Amino acid sequence: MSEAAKQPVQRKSLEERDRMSDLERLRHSCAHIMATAVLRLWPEAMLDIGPPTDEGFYYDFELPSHRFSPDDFEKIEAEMKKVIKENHVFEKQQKTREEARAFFESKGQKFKVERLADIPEGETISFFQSGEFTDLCAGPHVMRTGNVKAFKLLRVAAAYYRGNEKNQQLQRLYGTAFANKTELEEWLKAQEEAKKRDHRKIGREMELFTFDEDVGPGLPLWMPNGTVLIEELEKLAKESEFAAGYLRVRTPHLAKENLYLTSGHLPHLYAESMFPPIEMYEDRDHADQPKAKYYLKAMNCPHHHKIFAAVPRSYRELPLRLAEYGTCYRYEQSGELMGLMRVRSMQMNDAHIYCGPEQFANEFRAVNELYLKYFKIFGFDKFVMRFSTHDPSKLGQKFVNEPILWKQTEDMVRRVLVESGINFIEVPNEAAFYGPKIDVQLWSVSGREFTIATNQVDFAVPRRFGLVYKTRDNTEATPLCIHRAPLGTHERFIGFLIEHYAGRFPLWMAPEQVRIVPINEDQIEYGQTLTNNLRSLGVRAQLDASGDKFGAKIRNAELARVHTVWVIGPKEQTAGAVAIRRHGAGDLGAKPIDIATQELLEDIRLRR
RNA sequence: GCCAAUUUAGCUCAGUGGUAGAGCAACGGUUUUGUAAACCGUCGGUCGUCGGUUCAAAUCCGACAAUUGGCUCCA
Repeated sequence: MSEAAKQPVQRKSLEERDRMSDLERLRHSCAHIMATAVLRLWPEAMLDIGPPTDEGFYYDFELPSHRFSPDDFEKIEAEMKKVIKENHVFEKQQKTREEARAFFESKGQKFKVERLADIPEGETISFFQSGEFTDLCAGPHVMRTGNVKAFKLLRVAAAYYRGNEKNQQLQRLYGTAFANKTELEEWLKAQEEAKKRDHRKIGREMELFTFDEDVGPGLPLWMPNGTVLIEELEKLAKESEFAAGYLRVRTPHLAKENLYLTSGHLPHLYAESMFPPIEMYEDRDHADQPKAKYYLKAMNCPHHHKIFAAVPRSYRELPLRLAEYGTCYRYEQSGELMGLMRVRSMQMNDAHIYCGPEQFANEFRAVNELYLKYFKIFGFDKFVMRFSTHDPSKLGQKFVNEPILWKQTEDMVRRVLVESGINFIEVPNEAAFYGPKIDVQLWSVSGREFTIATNQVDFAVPRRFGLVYKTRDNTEATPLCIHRAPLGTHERFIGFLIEHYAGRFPLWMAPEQVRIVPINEDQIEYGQTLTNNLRSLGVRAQLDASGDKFGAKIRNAELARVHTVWVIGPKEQTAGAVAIRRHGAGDLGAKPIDIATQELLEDIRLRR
């Protein structure tokens, strides 16, 4: 689902409405048609709103007497077709506020009455009527219901009134509409194609990861092939971070309650997102003592802060960059779990950079460059950087009360972003409690938006932990902290990589880099020698010594998405060569073994 | 957590009241093959779990679990 559909719907200005595309117009009109049909079938339905989305449209209903299910689609669609065939004109009307209220009150449409109040004083209150259906609506619409040529209902979902969990749930019907049947069918086909790239499907096919009911929901088990991906990513991260002056640390998976009381995550802020504590007597012989509470860590920062605090720090040590691929556990709500994209145990490409204010801009710039370096390696081009800032009116509530630091750091971050020419959008009021942040947003093949990486400034928690360093003039100062995770978590990042590459990983990451396929039995021994040589050079090579027919071996290698196949027959053996075949690219001809090997090693070294 | 749907062999799926089936995979044998499927045979399921209705349940009902699509939330 698109971001537009996920966000609580903002009222569009009249100018924005004028710019509404033909497709949005069509879809919005189709939403009216759907509401018309629903009211014919269930006259007692209460209507909320029905806007267009990136994918189609929806309409929210309150209908306690009936639960919508996909079985209703046929009936509703049939009724919609009737409305379309009746070819009603979408007729714009204006009412005064009082007339509008009276109109909806007479029909008992309570949500519409409430929505009326959202329209600013002075703005025209417009209605659209098509047939017997009249809706509060600023438009625009297509001319007639008959203009809707191709539509389909997609799914039924619950949605909280005004997007607020505390409000009642309404029933939402999603649908889509296109200019013609061909475009609708193409879109449906594209949806089917996208499903083939779904990381859950490819993960099963390639034996990358699995979930098991006995282990628990959201707790992935990494199989050997998936573990290769993890270890290659970690190699990349460790090399890059080492070169950038990071120091590696390691911290336990749990900690006592007090750590999170200090950080402020407990007792309230983050308690719901953490697994409930393990409670135990520190001394089994003294059960009269209070029990100690241990929490699985949901983030690594507090542990890293304690490492900072472990020895007296000097300005000479700053910036101090502590890095760890830390494993965290978050008790995500069961309905939010989704394959590898949303899990309960995750390994984070985490690091905390402690620095002085004069070092901040450089550190922040270097972190950004690291992001861009990674995204270039993976060929990510459709990401959006979201710069979340604070709302000064909420200082001391939603945001830590440090007006000067907020302004300073936000200005610095903005300057770095502008100077480095990064495309970013600024989102007010979305910052973390302790500072501004940058999230990198990507879309999964199913169209869902996720944060793939994050980069946050923290000027509150170091103070809570009493972190200080000695400055040049022998005073004590609290460091700023940059919290960064450019490769996000293994789980989500690899989920994206699987979909991004559709399982066809570049050589350096490929779980099986080379498969050696002998044409007949006589080459098996030779193939074994080649395999052993490659493995001694660190190449993930396998020999296909099966009794399959040659064509079947090729097919199996293709289906397994093996990156490179070396075919060896009598000709190659005699010539000291291999015939190279690349996944998806077919037969690339023969090369001498030395050259073929060198090329492999070079591509791996350069992460191609 | 909430709403809806789904759950049958390792995978993809048939089977809507009369005690389970296909293709692929796996395993055994025969075959030794030049760039996407050789042939024969064998194994494999208390139909998600527990309970209920019934002479009889994969099939009907209920609870629970997991998964999926949304909502809320988030790396």
